[in-house]
Amino acid sequence: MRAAPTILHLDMDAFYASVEQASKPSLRGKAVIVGGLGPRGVVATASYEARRFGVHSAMPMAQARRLCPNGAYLIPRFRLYQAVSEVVMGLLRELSPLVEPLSLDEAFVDLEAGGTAFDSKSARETGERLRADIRAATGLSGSVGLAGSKMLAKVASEEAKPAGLLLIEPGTERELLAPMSVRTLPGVGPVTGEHLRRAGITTVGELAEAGEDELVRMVGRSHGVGLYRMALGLDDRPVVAERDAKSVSVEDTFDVDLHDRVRIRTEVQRLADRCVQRLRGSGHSGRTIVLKVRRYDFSTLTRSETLRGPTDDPAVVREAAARLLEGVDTTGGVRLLGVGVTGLADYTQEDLFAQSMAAEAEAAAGAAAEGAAAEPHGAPEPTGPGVAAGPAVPGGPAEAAEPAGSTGEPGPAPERRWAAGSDVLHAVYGPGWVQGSGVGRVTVRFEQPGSAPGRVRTFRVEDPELEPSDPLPLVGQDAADTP
DNA sequence: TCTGGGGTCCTCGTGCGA
DNA sequence: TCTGTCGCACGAGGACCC
Repeated sequence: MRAAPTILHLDMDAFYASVEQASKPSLRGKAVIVGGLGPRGVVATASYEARRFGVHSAMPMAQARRLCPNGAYLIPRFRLYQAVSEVVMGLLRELSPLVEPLSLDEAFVDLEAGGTAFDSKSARETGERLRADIRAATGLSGSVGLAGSKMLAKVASEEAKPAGLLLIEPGTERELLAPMSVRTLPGVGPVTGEHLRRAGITTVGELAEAGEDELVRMVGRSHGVGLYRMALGLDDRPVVAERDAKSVSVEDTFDVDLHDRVRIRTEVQRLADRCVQRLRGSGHSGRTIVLKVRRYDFSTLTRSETLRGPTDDPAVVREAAARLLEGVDTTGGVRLLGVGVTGLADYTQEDLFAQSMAAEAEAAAGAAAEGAAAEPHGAPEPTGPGVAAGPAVPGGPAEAAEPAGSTGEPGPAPERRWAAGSDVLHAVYGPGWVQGSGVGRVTVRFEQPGSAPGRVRTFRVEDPELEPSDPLPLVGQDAADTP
């Protein structure tokens, strides 16, 4: 095992909620809950102020509102979080070439590989400097864990939260872990935790005492061996800088269950198109098409089909998804539909060749669709009210989707929608954000990251002086170089 | 007014060819 | 020729993570 504690785990504190507080001065020190605002939304992140009311991630939004009725409820703005995340990841890459991002707000860094730390003292100094740099660059706080392995570094950052740093000295691992709950260990969720509890195992120390054979018997070979090693503090997984994606998928939960088979088919087609867009965006093609259906009773089933070769052809994915749907009983209603592609390959000339061969084989069909292989990434076909359409709701697919029961009604111009939390610019009052909207009115708070808490004003939703806008940088230093 | 979305990994059953 | 077995690919489901 590695001697020096030079694996660093960074975990940004309540990331989405903290970004919102940084960008909206009036929310600082207040309960902020970010998540889906629809009837079936769940909490993505709650600020520490909201956590005091018992609100936590993955909780149904309705329950959160009951617990914390005066909190600020906002939709996630992933583009902003992504931008902030890139700044943070950039700071990590200055420490080492071996940076393994786990999500927008979490990453491992191998400090030794970067030559930035070689013992406890230098590791701690590097960690403290990183926390200061992150605060200077973003205004946000992160927690740092330092240890000789990934597992221990992650445990350390969890213990250090919020806004702290913990270094686990080599040799103290087992002693530190022993009294902790088994749920502390990565890979032990509610099911395994309950399984172990029924066997009288609730702490990591008891896990180690149980022995490998017993754990293998209880939770299976792979999991049992891994669990036992972790209980002993052993973990030799390296920090891996680049991991290839293995699948791409999209899914939608509907505000009300769908019963109409025609509508269900239409939604599956739309999801297939969105999935292919993402697939192409990532530079991949894939071989196995997966349909996911969550029924009215929350039971979930998947159906998959493996093609002869990889594809990124929307028509092929649409057809496969439609075939899979035919084998699924949807009576009773469905609450979620999803389409995914796995068995990914890099999008190469070979694939293009395979596709054109397939197209030739199907020439009997007659259609001279020669554009299929070379279709531009733009939007050659109507993809519905999708990603880029609604400027006011970046990253809020559930809100933006508005599935629109029937297809393409002409009707009057649609009323402008203002999602809570989204950025706006008023011709007179300047930048602000939507605090709420309804009955033809939208309420805007005029403030920005560097300003004092701002005033609130209400406008008609169609007020021509009010425009959706891009988020402002959290730290005002480079207002000049934003596009 | 229960339970999102996008992933990874593992296990188990089955069918098939060597 | 029959049977057992091994490895592999595939399909489905489930646990877990952020």
